[in-house]
Amino acid sequence: MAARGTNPNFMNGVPELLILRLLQQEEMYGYEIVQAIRDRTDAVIAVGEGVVYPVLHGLERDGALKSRRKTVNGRSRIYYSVTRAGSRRLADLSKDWSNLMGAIQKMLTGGQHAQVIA
Amino acid sequence: MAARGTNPNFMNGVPELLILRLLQQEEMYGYEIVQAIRDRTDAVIAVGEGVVYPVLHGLERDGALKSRRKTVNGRSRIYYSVTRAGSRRLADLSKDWSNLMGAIQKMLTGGQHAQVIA
DNA sequence: TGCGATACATAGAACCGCGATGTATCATAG
DNA sequence: CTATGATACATCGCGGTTCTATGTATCGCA
Repeated sequence: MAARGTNPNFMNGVPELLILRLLQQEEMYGYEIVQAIRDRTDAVIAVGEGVVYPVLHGLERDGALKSRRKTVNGRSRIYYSVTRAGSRRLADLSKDWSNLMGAIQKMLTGGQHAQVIA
Repeated sequence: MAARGTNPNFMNGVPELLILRLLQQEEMYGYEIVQAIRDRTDAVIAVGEGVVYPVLHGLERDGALKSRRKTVNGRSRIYYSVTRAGSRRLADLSKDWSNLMGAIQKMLTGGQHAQVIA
């Protein structure tokens, strides 16, 4: 889906990260994901359907997700869940994010020069 | 430089954030910034000159930075420092980043549903 | 019957970071 | 003394991602 270089291509893939995380916790469908992200972040993050669906399709194409149709209350939904490959992908992305966050945090809170204490 | 919407367009502007932060601490020149970011983040983040210089130019154009030429050891450098407007900009970006980080962290570490404890 | 919410989907535009490339000077190694 | 690498600036085009807008269709409710 993306070619990551030294940096995790800078900070892209946050929607992907959040979506994988949600789906790892429980099976969900696209429209639900859009609202879940909005709700659980108190609207700090709000991704549209135009963001979520393409990511979903891409992840399934890459074998990170698997889907199944299900009709609930006369509404046809496509539920997605994480495959083993998807789980690995989530782990990698989480690690990248963690590193990145740590690095930025160090720069934002660090004093004049971030010198090695040891 | 960018039109921010509901999300800070998503997570872009990290180089801008880091550059403003560095320059708020001390006057620096472009080439130095490239290395400072690489060094102080233990190479977790590595932005090239092709990233730094355009950001520098943009910020100066927006009045967030001011520059002065200075020749050191027979080398001509352009030192940048933060203006009052730049300081405000840094404060805003820092806040945005903080919110975003908090939101993502909540999603990554939160249990099934992130419910309000209070 | 009409509007809003639900549910999927795609396309075009905008944007940003990245690598490549170019110029020029200095120090140092060979 | 010459060549290479580090210093220092600058710009351009590619690629990839997110965003907004738009489209279709169904359901429930007023």
